[in-house]
Amino acid sequence: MENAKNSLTETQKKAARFAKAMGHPVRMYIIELLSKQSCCYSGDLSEVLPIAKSTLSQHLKELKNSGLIQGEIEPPKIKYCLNRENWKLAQKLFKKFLQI
Amino acid sequence: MENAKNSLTETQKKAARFAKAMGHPVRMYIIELLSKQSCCYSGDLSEVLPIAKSTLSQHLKELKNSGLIQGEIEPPKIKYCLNRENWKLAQKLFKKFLQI
DNA sequence: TTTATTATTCGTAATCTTGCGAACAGAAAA
DNA sequence: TTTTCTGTTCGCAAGATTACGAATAATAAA
Repeated sequence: MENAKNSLTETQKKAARFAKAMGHPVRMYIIELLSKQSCCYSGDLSEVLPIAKSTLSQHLKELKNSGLIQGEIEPPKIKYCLNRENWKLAQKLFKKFLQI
Repeated sequence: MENAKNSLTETQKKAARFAKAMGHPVRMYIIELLSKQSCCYSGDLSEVLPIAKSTLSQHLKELKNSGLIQGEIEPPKIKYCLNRENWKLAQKLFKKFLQI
């Protein structure tokens, strides 16, 4: 007999993962910026955001772990961009869940 | 002199608040359900979701606090629906941030 | 080689989240 | 009145998140 409580789909889990990553004002700021200007550096963000650099790094890491962004080493800086593939997936999933 | 670090807009904060509320598979499930069938009861969810009733109540409370859903007393049950006004706002904000 | 630049990771603390079962509350039914 | 039904709130524990400054790493510049 199947357990009746296998209700949560992978799609819901994936969408929730993206939503969680966007669930902080700083990370929403970064996401919005990257959706507009293609890439940025941690230093650019640090100048503008009211948090310590180490905290910013943690938020960038969180966004990387969710798959929404990626970092490319460009010594001595790191260039951050949206992960285009996952970005498209996020758009698709949010369209679905928000019925946009 | 203005502090240069007033970078986080109310819009970003509001969008992050909605995203955070959707940032759990169970809550995403509820949101998806309500976007399709207009309303539901806690008991309906409890039969399907693999969590304790008290935990479900907490998730419903979280969604209520975010403004995405609302509960209407219909003794002895409580009928949950999307909060249409905030739902529209969420759609608008996610369109903006995800460039959908 | 030494110094400067950029950004991460480490260590720590405070707070928030998620989960459960038990206890409780309100209304309806017996 | 007592019981039943539905769902919340309480109390607690484990773990995740957010934040900071200090220490570290990697490369470029002097």
